[in-house]
Amino acid sequence: MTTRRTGLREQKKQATREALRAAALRLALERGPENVRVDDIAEAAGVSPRTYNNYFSSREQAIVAAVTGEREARVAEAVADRSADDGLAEAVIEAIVDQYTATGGPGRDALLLITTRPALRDTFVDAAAAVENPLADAIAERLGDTDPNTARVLAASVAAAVRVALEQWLGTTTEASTAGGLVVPSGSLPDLLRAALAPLTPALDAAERRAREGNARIRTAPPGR
Amino acid sequence: MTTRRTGLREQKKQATREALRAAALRLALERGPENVRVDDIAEAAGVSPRTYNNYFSSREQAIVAAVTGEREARVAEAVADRSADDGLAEAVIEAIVDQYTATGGPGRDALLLITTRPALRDTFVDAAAAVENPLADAIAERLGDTDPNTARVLAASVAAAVRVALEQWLGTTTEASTAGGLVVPSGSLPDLLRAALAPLTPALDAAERRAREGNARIRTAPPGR
DNA sequence: GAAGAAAAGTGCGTGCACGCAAGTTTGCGT
DNA sequence: ACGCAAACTTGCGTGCACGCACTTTTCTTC
Repeated sequence: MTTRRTGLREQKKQATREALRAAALRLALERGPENVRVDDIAEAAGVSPRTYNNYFSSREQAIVAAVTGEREARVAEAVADRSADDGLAEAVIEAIVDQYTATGGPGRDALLLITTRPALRDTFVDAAAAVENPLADAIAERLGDTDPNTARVLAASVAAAVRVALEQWLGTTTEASTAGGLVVPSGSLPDLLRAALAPLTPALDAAERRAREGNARIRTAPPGR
Repeated sequence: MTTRRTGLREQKKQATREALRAAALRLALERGPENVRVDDIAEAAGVSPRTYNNYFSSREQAIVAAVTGEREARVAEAVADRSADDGLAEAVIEAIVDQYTATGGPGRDALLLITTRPALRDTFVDAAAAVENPLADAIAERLGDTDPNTARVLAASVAAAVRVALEQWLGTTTEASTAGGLVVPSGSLPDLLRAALAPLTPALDAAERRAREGNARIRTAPPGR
């Protein structure tokens, strides 16, 4: 009942997905992303080109996925784990910071490659949006079943904040970098993430408080009046 | 100093952009979006196909843009106008609701068309992201120059909330519609928008309060300690 | 364990996005 | 007024995303 739908099917699927990721990253590092055609990736992974984009809907996705991995799921998991002890805001922030600082292991040079080419930067930033659904589930569970929409909105906001932090980190301010005045050049990613997420703390905490009151009112006693 | 960079140039640009929008919408309504090729739109607007996607990067964008118009800019403007009287959260929410309820005039049937075809629905929802930049500027101005990042994050969160509301409105819950249990089928768009934006109220108000304190501390008197 | 259903992989064709390198229009300086 | 520079447009070529129909593989059921 874990995650497998039928067993061998899912296994093979993940295998080819992983093969495509690996092949895409390897070829991109060898020749540079510009000189990698979809057919090459497919051939290197031993599948048809048509199969390739049954898995990825853009060439960049495959390369970026090799680095981002299953980060989204791990963020949600981390939130669920922390959920008992401290506040929702803190749990979410720390979970995200943890998962984004643990990026290093496999590909330092891969990250360099991604941050260099604009196309890859963009899809790397967009990949952050993938946390929304798992995170929404995690938050919803923590808030109880009261209003799942709040959880969705909060998760979406968190994802948006992460995107902003990544854009700043990569200097993709969309022409604003020279406009106003002094902007901190880069800063460390963890700091940027915390700074971007900080403004959402009131919303997260307020939602948690409302949820607690709502649950308490339901579970323990009817309202005073 | 208004918006024109050089005068005649910009004028012509907006003209062809508008021509493309109109042509795209008209053809889509006549034949259905499936039977409209990019070449047709370009021809109808009297420009080269290549020029067409100097303006729009996907066929759907042109059609959707004919309906969404310049909504983003108007939202930002509305926020700026309201900014004096009431709270930031209220100003933002009302500005958005206003602009999204004022959609009706030109194309009732166009909206029907958009909400029907999945591809158009998606780009319609994505179009909401365009409010982020103008809204960020508007919020930043209202918060004073303290930390423009907060403004960006808040604007991005608002955009995300709007997206969630639109997804719900269109029933694009990504397979979740049948999962949990009873979900409100549609509801009125204004209500959905307010509901989606409500969880962000604490964050908006907190940012405004912080900004006021910060500005007061700077403008009137040095801090007590 | 064999037949049938479901799902993943494949080949093909079509329309499209976009880089590049012209050609053409607009605006500005003198 | 004239010519130069920048902006916009255009044609062309290349890869690519994706729908569709079909084959192959895996799962289920009797």
